[in-house]
Amino acid sequence: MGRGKVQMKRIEDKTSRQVTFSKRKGGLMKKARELAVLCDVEVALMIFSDRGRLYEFSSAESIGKILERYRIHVEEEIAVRQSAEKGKRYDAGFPAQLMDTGPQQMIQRYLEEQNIEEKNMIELTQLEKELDMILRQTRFKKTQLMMEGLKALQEEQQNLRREKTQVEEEMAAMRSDQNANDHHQSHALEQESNPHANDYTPQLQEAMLHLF
Amino acid sequence: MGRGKVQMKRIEDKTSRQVTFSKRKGGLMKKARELAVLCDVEVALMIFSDRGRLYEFSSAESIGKILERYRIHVEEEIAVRQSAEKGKRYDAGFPAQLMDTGPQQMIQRYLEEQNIEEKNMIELTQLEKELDMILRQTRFKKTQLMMEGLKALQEEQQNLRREKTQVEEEMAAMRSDQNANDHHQSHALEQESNPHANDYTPQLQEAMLHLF
DNA sequence: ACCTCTATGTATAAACC
DNA sequence: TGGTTTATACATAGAGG
Repeated sequence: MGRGKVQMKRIEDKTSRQVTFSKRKGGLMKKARELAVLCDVEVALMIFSDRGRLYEFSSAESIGKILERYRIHVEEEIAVRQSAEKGKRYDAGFPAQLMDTGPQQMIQRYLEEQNIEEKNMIELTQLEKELDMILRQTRFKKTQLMMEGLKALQEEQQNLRREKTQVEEEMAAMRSDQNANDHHQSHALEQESNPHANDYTPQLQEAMLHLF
Repeated sequence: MGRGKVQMKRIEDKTSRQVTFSKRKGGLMKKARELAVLCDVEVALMIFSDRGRLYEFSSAESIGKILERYRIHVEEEIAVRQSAEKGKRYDAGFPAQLMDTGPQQMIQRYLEEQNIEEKNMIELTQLEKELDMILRQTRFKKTQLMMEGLKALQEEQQNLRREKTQVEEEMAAMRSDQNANDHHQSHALEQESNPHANDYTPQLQEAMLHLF
């Protein structure tokens, strides 16, 4: 476009590169907006100029929302791919993985026959149900896993507390045994590191249960 | 461009909207690529079709890098704004978008007007979108919450370990001080309650990161 | 639904200010 | 550096297969 045909390579002249950048940036933004409006889709565009300045366009109120959506999208894909390719390790030393094979197979099949467009209403409804089921299962497993992790952590913490108390008692006994003898540095350590720590996790757990 | 001038509003005819989408998506991608190459800048473009499919272009090897860069950029801006304003509390590192009042209000409204039966297709689709958005946000928040909880637990646990070690050392010192004097019940307690405990939580965290 | 064709609207390179 | 002009390349709407 313009007087001359353009080579698809970096413009070496700094000035005209800058000029072109400015012009084309505007054009791109405009077209992005048009696509979003005309076709009623979400579009996000971000451009970092070589001097680090950011230019962005987003059809949603905040580009953050689209990024969030993107993040989730990608994460879901990664999750699917990971569980699809032979439950990659992340089980090592883990509470019973509850990983039955059913869902993966379904997802696999689903991903393979990607021609969703060609399904009819009934088939789509069926597919929707299946996917919904898988999603529920996945979410449930995730929650379960996290809960187990939290519980394990809590138990270990209780053990630690118990042991600590024991040691302290032992020490106290020792001290009173020799109390007339000499007096060491008896600076306390009596204070709990966090007095509400015991309450924290149950609260968290409960809150999370109510979240879903 | 084309036979007729185009109105800047949603194309109502579904077929031509779809066709336009396909054409313009290609054009936009091409122009994004051109901008990136010609002007030697980083460009990221993502498009969500109304059926949830994602189309993306990125000049960097991974769009993730650009997202990372974007995140940092935004965080810096927020930091700047925070120190500029009266530290409005964006909840440290949390995307501000999740903090809007929207979801609860929407759910409230939704629950109040329960006569779903009387909604038409368009309204229902809109509702579906909104609910989907809320669901995503909720899931994200839940994960975040759990991660924070785990982190807190881990930190506390480290504190406990540290304190325990301290007490034990103190005790050892005491013991050697009076060693000729008398011998108490010096049964060990030396064994770690769980030798792999230190490794456990990082593993858990990592696993969970991969889960989503 | 997808390709081709083509008339026409747009974007923009280069030139000038 | 930034706006205006102009010639030209490009993108694409609409039609037809």
